Amino acid sequence: MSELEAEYRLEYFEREGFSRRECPGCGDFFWTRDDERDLCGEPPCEEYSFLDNAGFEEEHSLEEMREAFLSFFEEHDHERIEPYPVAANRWRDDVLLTQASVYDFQPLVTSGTTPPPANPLCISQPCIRMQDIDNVGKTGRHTMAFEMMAHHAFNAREELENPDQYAYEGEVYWKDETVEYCDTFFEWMGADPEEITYIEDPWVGGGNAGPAIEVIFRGAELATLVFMSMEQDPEGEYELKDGNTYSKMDTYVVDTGYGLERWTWVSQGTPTVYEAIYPDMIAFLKENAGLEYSDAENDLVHRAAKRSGNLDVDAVTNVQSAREGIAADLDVDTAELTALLGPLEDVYAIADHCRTLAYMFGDGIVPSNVGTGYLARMVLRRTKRLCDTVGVDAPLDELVDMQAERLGYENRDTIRDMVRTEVEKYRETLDRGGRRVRQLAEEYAEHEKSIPVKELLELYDSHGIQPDMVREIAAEVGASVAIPEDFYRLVAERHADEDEATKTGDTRHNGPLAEVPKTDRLYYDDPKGIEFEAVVLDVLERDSTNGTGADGDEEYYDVVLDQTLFYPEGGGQPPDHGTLTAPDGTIPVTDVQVREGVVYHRTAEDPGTGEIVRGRIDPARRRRLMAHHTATHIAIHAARQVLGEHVRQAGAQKGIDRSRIDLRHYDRISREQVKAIERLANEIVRRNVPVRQEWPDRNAAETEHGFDLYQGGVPPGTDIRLIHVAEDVQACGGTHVGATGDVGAIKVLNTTRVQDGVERLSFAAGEAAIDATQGTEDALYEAAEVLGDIDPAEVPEAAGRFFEEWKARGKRIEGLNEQLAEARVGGDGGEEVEIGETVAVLSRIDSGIEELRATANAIVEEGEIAVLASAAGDSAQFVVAVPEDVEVNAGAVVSELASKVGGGGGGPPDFAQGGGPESDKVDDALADAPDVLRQLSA
RNA sequence: GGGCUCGUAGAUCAGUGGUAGAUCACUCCCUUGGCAUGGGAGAGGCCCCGGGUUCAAAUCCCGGCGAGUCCA
Repeated sequence: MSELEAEYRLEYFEREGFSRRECPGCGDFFWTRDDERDLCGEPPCEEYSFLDNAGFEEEHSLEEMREAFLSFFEEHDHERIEPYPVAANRWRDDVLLTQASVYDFQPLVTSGTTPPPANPLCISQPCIRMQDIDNVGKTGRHTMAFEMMAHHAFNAREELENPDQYAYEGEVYWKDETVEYCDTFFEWMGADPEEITYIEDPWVGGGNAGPAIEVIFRGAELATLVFMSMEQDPEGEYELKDGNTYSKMDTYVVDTGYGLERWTWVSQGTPTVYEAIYPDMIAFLKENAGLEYSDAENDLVHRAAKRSGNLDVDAVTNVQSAREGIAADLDVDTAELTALLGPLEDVYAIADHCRTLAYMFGDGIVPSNVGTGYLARMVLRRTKRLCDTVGVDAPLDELVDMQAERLGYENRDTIRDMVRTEVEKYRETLDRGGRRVRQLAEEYAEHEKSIPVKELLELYDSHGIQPDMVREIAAEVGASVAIPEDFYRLVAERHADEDEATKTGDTRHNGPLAEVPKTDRLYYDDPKGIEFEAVVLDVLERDSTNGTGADGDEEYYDVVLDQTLFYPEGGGQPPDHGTLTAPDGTIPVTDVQVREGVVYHRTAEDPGTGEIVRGRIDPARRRRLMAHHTATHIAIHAARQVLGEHVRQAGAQKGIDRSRIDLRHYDRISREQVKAIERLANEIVRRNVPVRQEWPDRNAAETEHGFDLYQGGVPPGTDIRLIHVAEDVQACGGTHVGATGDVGAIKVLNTTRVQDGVERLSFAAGEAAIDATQGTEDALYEAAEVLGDIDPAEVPEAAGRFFEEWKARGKRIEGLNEQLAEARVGGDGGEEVEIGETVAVLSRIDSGIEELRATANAIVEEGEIAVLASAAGDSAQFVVAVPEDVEVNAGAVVSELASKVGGGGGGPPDFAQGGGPESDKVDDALADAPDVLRQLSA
């Protein structure tokens, strides 16, 4: 079966007397020392055999186990490195959460672009796997949060022509040593080597592949040893299980994974993994929820837990049927077993989810409706529901804090604050949802219909209301509801046609590239320089036909120089503009881009390849950009001081007149906070501290400053550029002023919520700050002038007074209208015509519709029909009102009259209005009114 | 990043193109020794903002702002 059979014939296996066998249960090949062994050892071929029968010499807690692993590998020449955040999107954009230790090194290290922090290294990396969420608590072995202990080695082929192209050289160790380390570690822990099996299980994922080995001990998969060494290649010689062909890579990586929780569990032999890893928290939760068990019940729970662990739950999608199976095995009633196990499973899940939340919030994830923030929100809400179901009444922020404390996070106050805010938001959503469902349910109950699936879908999709909640509330008001089995599939269907709108992407500058050396960039060493000389290495002609014309048919040139002071667009900073002066004349540069280290200057003319040109950048534009860029760093720093250390940049755009930064924060930024940020930022400006740049080794920089360096993304390479602005340090490629005083001033213009959990702070720096301030002042002065040339400081008060007065006048006009209307009825305000037994008053009152209506009402009060017309304004208006017991349809009358002025109208039979554009025909229409009335009353 | 839903009195919400409503809260009066309560009257609305369609827009269309929610 294994295409890579030869890859597994290790010297180590040979030397240690292993033999290769085929498992009669699953057909997999495996290696063992035990001559008697037939089966591979992995469920479902075999059952767990460590429960109540711990597999190692000593019991270990989670912390002890982690320390045992790391110190073992340290003693064996590995360097221990600190774990990365669980929010993997902080250094890569293809995934949201860290799901394995190797994620830390993808893609820059595994591809050989960037050196690893140590080689070889060992680590215990916190991971979160959302896909296991439904199994947590139920199977006894799934956790959403876990630590993957690992030892990694990064190798490059030794026979390469150009070994310099990779950030590491030669082979550290490969398959034999890896298996030996693993084997030795087992022995060191006190495991019986005869019980270990190594199953051949080639690994494929994310375009890479390689041989891999699952390490099984007493029925549990305790480690996976992956030998990442191939990449997808249509010409490749290896065809693997995904049907694609692969070939060997120049770099090859030892990627191992040892589940910390599993190892801890096996060392203790408890019925479930949860009891091994969270004994304190589970005890607390049981107590808090008032769960107590008799000895007999405890015994049953114990036996059931063992069965759950033995089940191959991955294949069992229906928990109910799984439980029936267990109940039958234990010879108890399914319902009884459910009642007994349900609360326990919830408690297990709560403990696990709280750890997940502690990781997420501790690593700076902010709840949101997008990205990792959304995942955190989902987990939090689910956890809250579990707490409510099982009757845990301790506040959620306290539960999360228990885990945060255990995990050693320092930002525990912020974490609690975020959890509290989120719980409150959830409560509001539930309140809102509850009201909505109740109303809907009452409506359907009244008509004795059941709530249709369409409503359920809308309630969930648009309002976040779980179908279960609908059923509960519906039951209260006596409405029926049928929840389809495939509810969530139907939800997915609603979203099915969304993917069509895929983005077109930036097509700029992806024409052919110049084959020249990387451009020497002078602006780092000479940030104030505005003039330079350079040689034109190449000129590429661009137009829309070769895919480079973002601006339609425009033709232009991309000029490549040997060196440049022009800053190309990057890191949210727009490009410099300026000129190139060749012997033939001066050419404006309107855009500057960089690709693969080569800077392209866009011009309208060809300066001529080989010419020496004089470049000059627009100093005013550059000065403003530099001020804004430095101001951005200052603003982020100030925002973190005011709002908290969790604040992180979610995007930024620098500009000439204003810049903006998007900040992750769990609440709206108040006016007071804006002021505090502004004050703090300007304080840094006034201190006039130098802005320093340095190019340290990236791993040294990370060790010293942590991941907060990468506010604007992770740059590749061995050395990275750091910018120090006062106490703030960021990895940054942009241009900066020499000292903070050069920024001049920072003015926050406004804040907007760009997503839930992301606040956009717009601000202006330097000259632009003055411009902006003057702009708002102008607006204020103008308003003061309009309000009667008052003191600008009195604008708010005056505006308030005017507004109140305006409202009062509106009311007064309304009242006067009514009086006027009554007065009109008393006077000889119009022509009176008899229509049957009723009198109709016909009158032209050239005024607003409000007045017409009031008058009509007054006439109707007298028991008469009102037909009122107006030609005030640009159009003709009619109002017709009819007393209650008179058989005339006002709507029909208005419709007829309005048609005579080229319009239309209508309304209820007792009161209608209409009109038309031909206002000069109003009198004619009114003259015809008696006939119309007679006709329509007949 | 995308989809969907919602912005109307202090609060909760009705109002599907034709005179802006209900309930609670609020003010006053009556009932009562007082309270719970009951009866009556009243006040309170740039119907989120800006355009468009229309004789007429809270209502339909477009844009913006604000809020909620689901998915990746």
